Amino acid sequence: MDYNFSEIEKRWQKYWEENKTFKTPEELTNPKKCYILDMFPYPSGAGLHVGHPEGYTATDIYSRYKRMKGFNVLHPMGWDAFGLPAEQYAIQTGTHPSVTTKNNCDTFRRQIKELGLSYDWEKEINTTDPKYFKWTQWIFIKLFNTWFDEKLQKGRPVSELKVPEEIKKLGKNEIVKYIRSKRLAYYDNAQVWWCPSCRIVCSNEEVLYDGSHEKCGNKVEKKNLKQWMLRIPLYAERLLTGIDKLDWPEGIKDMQRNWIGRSTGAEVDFSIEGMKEILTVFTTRPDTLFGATYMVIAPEHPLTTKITTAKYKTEVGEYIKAASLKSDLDRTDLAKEKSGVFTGRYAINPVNLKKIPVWVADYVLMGYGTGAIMAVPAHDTRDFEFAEKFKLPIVCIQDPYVTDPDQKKKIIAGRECWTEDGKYINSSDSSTGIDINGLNKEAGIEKITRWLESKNIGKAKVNYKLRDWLFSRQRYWGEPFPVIHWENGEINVLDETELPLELPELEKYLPGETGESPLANSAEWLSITDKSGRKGRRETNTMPQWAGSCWYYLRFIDPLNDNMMFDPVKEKYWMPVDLYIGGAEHAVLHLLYSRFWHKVLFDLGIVSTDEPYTRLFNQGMILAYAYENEAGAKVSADIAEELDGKFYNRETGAELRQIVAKMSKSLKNVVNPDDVVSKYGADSLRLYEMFMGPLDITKPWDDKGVKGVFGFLGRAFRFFSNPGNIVSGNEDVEILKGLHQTIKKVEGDIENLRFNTAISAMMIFINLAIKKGKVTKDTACTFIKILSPFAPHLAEEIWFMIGHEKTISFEPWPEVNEEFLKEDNFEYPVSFNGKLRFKIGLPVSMEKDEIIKIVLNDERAKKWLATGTLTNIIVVPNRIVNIVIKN
RNA sequence: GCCCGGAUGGUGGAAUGGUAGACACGCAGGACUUAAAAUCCUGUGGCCAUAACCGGCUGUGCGGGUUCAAGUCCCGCUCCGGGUACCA
Repeated sequence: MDYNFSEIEKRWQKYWEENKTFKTPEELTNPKKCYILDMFPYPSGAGLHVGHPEGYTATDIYSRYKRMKGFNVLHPMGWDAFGLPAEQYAIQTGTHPSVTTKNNCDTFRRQIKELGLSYDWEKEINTTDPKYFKWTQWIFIKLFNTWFDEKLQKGRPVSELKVPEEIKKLGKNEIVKYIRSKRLAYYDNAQVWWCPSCRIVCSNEEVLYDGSHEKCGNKVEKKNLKQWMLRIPLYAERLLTGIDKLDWPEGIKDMQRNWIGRSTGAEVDFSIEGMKEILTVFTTRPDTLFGATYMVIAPEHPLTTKITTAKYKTEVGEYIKAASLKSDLDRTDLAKEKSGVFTGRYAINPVNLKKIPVWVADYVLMGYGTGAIMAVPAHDTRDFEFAEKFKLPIVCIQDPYVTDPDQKKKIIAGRECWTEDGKYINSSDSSTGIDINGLNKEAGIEKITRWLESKNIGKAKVNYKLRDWLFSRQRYWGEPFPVIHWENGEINVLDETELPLELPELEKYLPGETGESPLANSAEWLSITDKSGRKGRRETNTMPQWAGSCWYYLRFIDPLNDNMMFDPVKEKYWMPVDLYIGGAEHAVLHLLYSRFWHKVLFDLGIVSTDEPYTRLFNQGMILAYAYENEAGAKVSADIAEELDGKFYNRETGAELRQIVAKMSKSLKNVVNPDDVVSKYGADSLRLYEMFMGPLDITKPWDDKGVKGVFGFLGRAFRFFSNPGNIVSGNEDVEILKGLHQTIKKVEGDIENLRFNTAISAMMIFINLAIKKGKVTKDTACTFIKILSPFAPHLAEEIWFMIGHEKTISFEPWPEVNEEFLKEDNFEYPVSFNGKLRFKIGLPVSMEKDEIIKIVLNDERAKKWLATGTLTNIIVVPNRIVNIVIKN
C-alpha cells in the first residue's frame, strides 16, 4: 500500500482533536509527573520557520515517550504576543495590534497543529490577553511591595520593613523615600539607552557591543528619563549559587555566571589632601596598595568637580562635558587611546601615607564599583597603559613568578605589566606598620584586608556586574503598569481588585520623539481623580516583552483560573519544569529574568520551588545553503544552479561557491515548513529535523536529506501495511535481537535527547525486517510503539491497521528483554602493535589464557609474529586482543 | 583581549580510551519500465597492488606527549562559531 501521508496525517490530527487525546490529566495523584516546556514563540507575521519545529519536535517526542512510560504530562503551547512588529504595523496601517496579533497566532496555531504536536490546546495562553496580563501586573505589584532582606537573603513584604528611628524622625517624606529605596521595583531618573529609530529605551542587555540596538540595528544614544527599574542585583548571589544545582548545559551556566560577574575584593578609603571628603575605591587587589601611584575618578562621580582645584577647573570641566556627550560606545571605541586629565588634587595612600595624584578619566565607569579606582600600573594593564601615556610613576611591588630573566628584569623595573602572582617587594612601611613583603597574592590580599578592617579604612567587599534592570518601554503594545502618579508626587500601585488595567483604544500609535509613550495621547485613559479630588496620571510606559515570558510557565499550570494566578495545589504538583527547550539566544536575559521573578515569588510563598527550570536544553540554529560569487558577494539562492556538484549562476553562468548562512529573505534561502509538510508530510519533517544531527548543534538544512527519512517512513509503512509480512508463530532470533537492541537504544537516546541516533537505530531495524521479509505481530506492535513518538501519524495508522481501536499514545513503552541481547560468540579484533590484522570469533565465556592460545596458533598470526619478538599480549574480554611485538 | 563551544569521507553526521566513518544524502553500476519518476539490489575514505581474489600503506585541523591501544586523555598552536567588552 502506498504511503499516503497527507490523508493519514489529516485523519489522525482530527482524531486527536476530537478525542482530546492530549488533554492534561486532571487527577494529580500519579507520583510520576513531567512538565515539558518549549520556549513559546513570538508569533511573527512571517509564520513558522523550520527552526521552530526543531525544539517543538524534540519536546513532543519526549512528551509522547513519557506518556507511554506512565507519566502525567503537562505539555502546553502559547504566544509571547506583545512586541514591536505588530505595533510598527499599526503605525504604518492603522490596524490595531490586537488584530495583527490574532491573525499571526491563528497562522502559527494552524501550522503547529499540522505538525502533529501533542499539545493540550486547552492550556493555550497569550500574553496579550487581559486575563493573562492581569497576573503580569499582579506580579509587578508584588515586586513593588517587596524589599530584600540582606541578612536573610530573602525578599519580604514591604509591610515587614522596619524603618530606622533616625529616618522616622525626619518625617513622612523621608520615610516614603526610605521605603522607595528598598522596593524591588522603583521609579527613578535613569541614564538610559535610547533608540531614536524605535523611539524606545533599551536595557543594557539589548544594546549590542557596537552600540546598536539589538532589535533594529540602529545606533542608540544616552538619555536621562524617568523609568521603572527592578533591583535584580540584590538577588545576584542567589541567582549565582542557584546555577550550580541546575541540569543545564555548562556553557549556558557559564554565561549566566559571567553576566552576574561576581568579584571579590575590598573597598578602601582614601583621604583627600586638604578636604574632609573621603574617596572610596573598590579593588580586587588590595594587596597591591603599595603599588598605587595615582587614582582615577569617573567623570560622572559626584566628587569630581568638588575635588578639582581652581587651576584645573576649566580643563576638568571640559573633559567632563566631552565625556558626557560621548556614549559608552565611544568610550569603549577609544579604549585603544586612553584619555584623562589631572584634577590638581592629591589623595593619601593609606599604606604608606604618600601623596598620589587624582586624575579624571573615562576608562573608569561610574556604574561599577564606586566609580573611582586606585591605579596600580605595574600590576594592571589598563592602569599601565594610562601611566605610560601620561608619564605617571610605575612601581613594581611583586617579584613575578616568571622564568625568563629578561622579562623579570623588565617587570621589576616597571617597564612591563605583571598581573599574575609573585612575591611582594617594596611592600612595607614603618609609619603605618604594615608589611606583606615575601608573601604571595592570596596571603597578601588576606593580610592587607584584615589590616584595612582593623584600621577602619576599608573592608572586604563583593561586587557584581549585574545592574538594575530597566523595566519600562515607551510603547503601546505592552502590559500597562498598574501605577498612578499623583499630582503631589506620590506614586501608587493599583489595588489587586482593579486589575487588569487594559490598554485604551488609540488613533495614533506613534510614540513621541522625546520619549513619551503613545499612551500619553489617550487623555481619557490617562487622567484619574480619587475620591478626595486629588488628580493623578496613569503611568504611560508599558512593560518590556520580557515581562510576559518571565512567568508564563506558571500560568500554563492553570490558565483559565480567574481568581488566582494558579491553584497552588496544581502548582505544587507540576512545578518545577522538568524539561525546557529553546534557543540559546535566551541563555542570559530571559532565563536570568525569569529565575529572578521566580525567586521573588518563592520568597513570598507564592511558588513552591526555588528554581523554575530543572533541566534546560538549547537547540542549535538551523542554517541553510546560500551562494556567493568569486568576489564574495551573496547571490540569491533561486538563481543558483547545481551541475555535477558545482554551482553556477543561472543568469551569467559564473561559478558560485556554496556556503552555509542564516536563512534570510534577501538570500532567498528560507525553508518554509508548510512546503515540506505538503511535499513529504509532517512525520518526515519531524523526523528530518531530528535526524539532521545532534539537537544542540548548528546545522544546515538540506532538502535532499528529507528524502532519506521520507524513504525510511515509506519503507516502514509499506512493510507493515502488507498483511503478508505480519505472521504468527515464533519470532526469528535475529529479529528479536535486533528489536530489543533497538528498544534499548531508542529509550536511552530519548532520555538523553539524542534523537538522531535513535532514528538511525530504527532505520537499521527496518532494513533488517525488510531483508528478513516478515515479522510476527508482536514484533510489529513493539516496533510501532517505539516509532510512535517520532512519527505519530504513521504509527497510529499502522496500529489501527493491525487491529487496534484505541490510540497508541498511551500504550506502555516496550520493556527490553536482556535475554535476547545475549551473545554466544564475540568476534575479537586481533591487532598487532595496535593495528588491526584479523578477526576471530570466540565464545564470550572463553578465558584469557585460552584466547591467547587460540590467537597465537592462528594461521594469520604467524606472519605478524615473525616480524619480531613477542613482548606482551593484552586481552580485554569481549573487546579486543592486542599483541605487542618488538623488532 | 577574556570566557565557552567546535574541526572526522564529496555532504549531514556515528563511535563507554579498545574494529574510525554507524545511519542517511550524494555518486556509480544494475533490476523493473517504451521511457522517466518511484521502488528494489550492489558498491562507495584516500592511495597502492591484482586478471580476479588474498592483501598492503595511509587516514579524524596542525605539532608534541601519555598508553599495549588516542577521534576520544594531557601540553602547545591554527582556523571557525557563540558570548562579552576598559567590570578595577
